Amino acid sequence: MAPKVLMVAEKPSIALSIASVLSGGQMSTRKGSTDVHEFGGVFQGNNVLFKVTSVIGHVFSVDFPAPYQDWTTTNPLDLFEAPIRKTEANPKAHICRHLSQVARDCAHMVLWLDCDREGENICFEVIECTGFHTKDRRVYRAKFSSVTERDIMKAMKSLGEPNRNEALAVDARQEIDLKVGVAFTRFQTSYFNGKYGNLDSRVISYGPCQTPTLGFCVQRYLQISTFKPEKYWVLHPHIIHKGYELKLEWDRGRLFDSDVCAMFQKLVMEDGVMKVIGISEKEECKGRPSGLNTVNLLKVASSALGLGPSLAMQLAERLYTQGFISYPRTESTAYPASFDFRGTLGALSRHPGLGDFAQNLLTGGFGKPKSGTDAGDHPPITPMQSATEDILGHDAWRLYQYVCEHFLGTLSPDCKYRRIKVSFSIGGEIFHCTGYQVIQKGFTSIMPWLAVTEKNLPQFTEGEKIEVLKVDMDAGSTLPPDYLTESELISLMEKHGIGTDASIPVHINNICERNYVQVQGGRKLAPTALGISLVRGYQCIDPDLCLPDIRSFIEQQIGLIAKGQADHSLVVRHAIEQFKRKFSYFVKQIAEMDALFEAQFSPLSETGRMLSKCGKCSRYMKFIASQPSRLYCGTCEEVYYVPQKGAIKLYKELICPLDNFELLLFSVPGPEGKSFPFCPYCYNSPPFEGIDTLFGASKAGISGKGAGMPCFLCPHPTCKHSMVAQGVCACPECSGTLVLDPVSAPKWKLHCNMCNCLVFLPEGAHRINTTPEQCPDCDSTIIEVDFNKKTTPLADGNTLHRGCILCDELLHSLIKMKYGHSFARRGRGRGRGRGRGGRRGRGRKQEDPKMSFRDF
DNA sequence: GCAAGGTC
Repeated sequence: MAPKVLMVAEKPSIALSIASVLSGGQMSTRKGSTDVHEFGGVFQGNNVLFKVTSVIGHVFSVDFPAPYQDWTTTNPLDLFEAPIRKTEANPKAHICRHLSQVARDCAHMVLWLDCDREGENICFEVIECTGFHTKDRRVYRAKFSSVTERDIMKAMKSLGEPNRNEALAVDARQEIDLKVGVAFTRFQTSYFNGKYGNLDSRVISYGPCQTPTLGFCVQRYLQISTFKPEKYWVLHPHIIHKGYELKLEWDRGRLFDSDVCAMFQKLVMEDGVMKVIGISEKEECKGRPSGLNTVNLLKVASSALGLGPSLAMQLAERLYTQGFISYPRTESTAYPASFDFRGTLGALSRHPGLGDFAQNLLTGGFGKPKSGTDAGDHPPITPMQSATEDILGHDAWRLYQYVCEHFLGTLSPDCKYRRIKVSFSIGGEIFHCTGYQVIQKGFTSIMPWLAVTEKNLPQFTEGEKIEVLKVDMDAGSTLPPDYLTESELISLMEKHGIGTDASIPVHINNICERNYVQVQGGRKLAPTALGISLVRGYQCIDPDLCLPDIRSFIEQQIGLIAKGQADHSLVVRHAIEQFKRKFSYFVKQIAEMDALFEAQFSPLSETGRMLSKCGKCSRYMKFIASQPSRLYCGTCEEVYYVPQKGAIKLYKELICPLDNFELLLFSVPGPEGKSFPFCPYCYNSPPFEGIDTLFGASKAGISGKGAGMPCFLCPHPTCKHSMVAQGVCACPECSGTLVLDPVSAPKWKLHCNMCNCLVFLPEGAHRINTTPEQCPDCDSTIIEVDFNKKTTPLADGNTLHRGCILCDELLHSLIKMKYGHSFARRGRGRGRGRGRGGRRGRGRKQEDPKMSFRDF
């Protein structure tokens, strides 16, 4: 049998392109975590079977081991020395398993990851997963600058080896970013959220990219707030010449002394006659754009289309996967030599609005685009096919339109215009006026917002004398700059190397979501009191922390590793040591930042309203509604987080039997909302070991301390609010349990404690409750329904009915299911509780055919 | 509940 060669690309689309080129389209494709394309071919003179597959970006990401995940027991300072481990970046995709399976029978491997540092790092992740460590199975690295037939073939002929130093540089960056970011974030969050009640952000985060990003916004804010306006005066003579009334500009510009300006005005008025002293005419050129890269797309999206970077990227991503535009994440503005301009123009000639323009370029000929820069990643962003607004939807359409217009602009001529400047002398002062005549619109006819505005001037001749109509002395005042626009921020980030094309939108999103800045009209970024206090605090304690240099420092350090000039572990140790020192100093000086917070925010003790009793001291605790909502016990000085994004109220003054805290009720409004009781103490410190790993509490719609334990996850055997008591039957969709929502009357429902499966019970019942009994057939909890007298379905006007919702025909006929669809498909082998140390709820016997939910 | 970087 022919030996097999495995090829791995960074994303499925590249794997497909490579396989298509190398197989000439003759390949078979099978599904897996990612597709695997197979075909025969020749590799190093031998007949082989090629298998081409891909990862989906990084396979692994770094994190701290479990003991360091606990905020309360880990000192952030210890994180700098903590070990780190790699976990699968996307566990559900099972990429590692996929790679190991595909690689099993392969003799060689060729790595087609993107040709940048991250790609080099992913190479070694792939080697790790495939077990291609041994010398007898060789690993090759393909170096390609575009996914074109020519480049792919060229790369195949000059295979090299993956560069370990470049990969190690990325490992170093990951470790430094993780340790620095997490240590500062945990410290700040615990310190400030444990002290103030109205900070309005769940996390007071720090990061070497997000914080300098915020720094830019606050810097501009500080310029504005310290700005002192100055009065100025300026002279504007008016003349009428050959029927044109013209307002002339003063060569002196603005004067900051009104007396001096008035003196000049007097001089000019006394003279009264302008003499034309010079006429210059110059042909000028406004250059057509070069190819569109991500950063420029994001800037235009924000400044001209009003679409934020995050949304713009989502739209672009969708346009890309639907085949309307090319890959939207690229730094390059230069088209590859092989770019098929005619093909793209041909596709665009069917475009409803731009088709004629494209057609004209095709038939009338088009120029060579500007050279631009080739970052060696992907070609510039271009349209791939024609579309209509109906297909794309409004915002995606506007973004797509811009991509089309920009593309057509790059193939159009430059804009040429004539600039005419006429200078005048009067009373010893020089004034001028400027006219513009467009000679050739060029690309501005397809990008009209960049057009040169024409301004006609009458004919002047040198030496000509013209009477002055009037001389205005206009007063004005210097203006502060405006808030930083998103577009300006993107430019600054790019200039200082903060983030990448893919991560810039994420960082901007972060500082908005954490409530450090707010986006105003015109997509201007106004820092909040929180954002300002943070940056001013850093500026007091250690200005480096919010300057872009912090990123450059890391980049420079890991650059040494990439170039093989320094040892990975020495560099990491050195950088971590430096940051650890900065961290210790920051902690020591936190009072300086705190002074700024004290002036802006209210302490916990003054915030919130009394809500429920603490189980430790029996005093009332305060509920702080602002994000992150939490309870504060003033006596114990303890903070208890509660589920977020819903209403919190006292639950019938019931008490948790485990710790004596009063139970609270969390509810999300709406017909599909759910409500559930929880104990503040259990929610923050689940008393049963492993509860946070067993159940995806976050998936159950509880954010905040995602690992919390509401009563519906509690295995308490006798408490009537626990899952054991309120659980009705196994979830048909997942391994969770359907629990009764105790306050859902009159639209009674069950909801799953793990997924979003909902089951609506008979409507309009007075009362529905669980009973301690179980169904003899299926082990589900028997429920008791007290129907409404008027609408009861029972004979003789009876209202009380007990039964199993699965086996009792009446009850079963009255229930409806939502968000459950795949029960017929799924095996039922994972009834909750089995093999997990005891029963955690009610369920049905596996072999019973009635257990199927397919009748729902 | 944390970073930044890939990609979906």
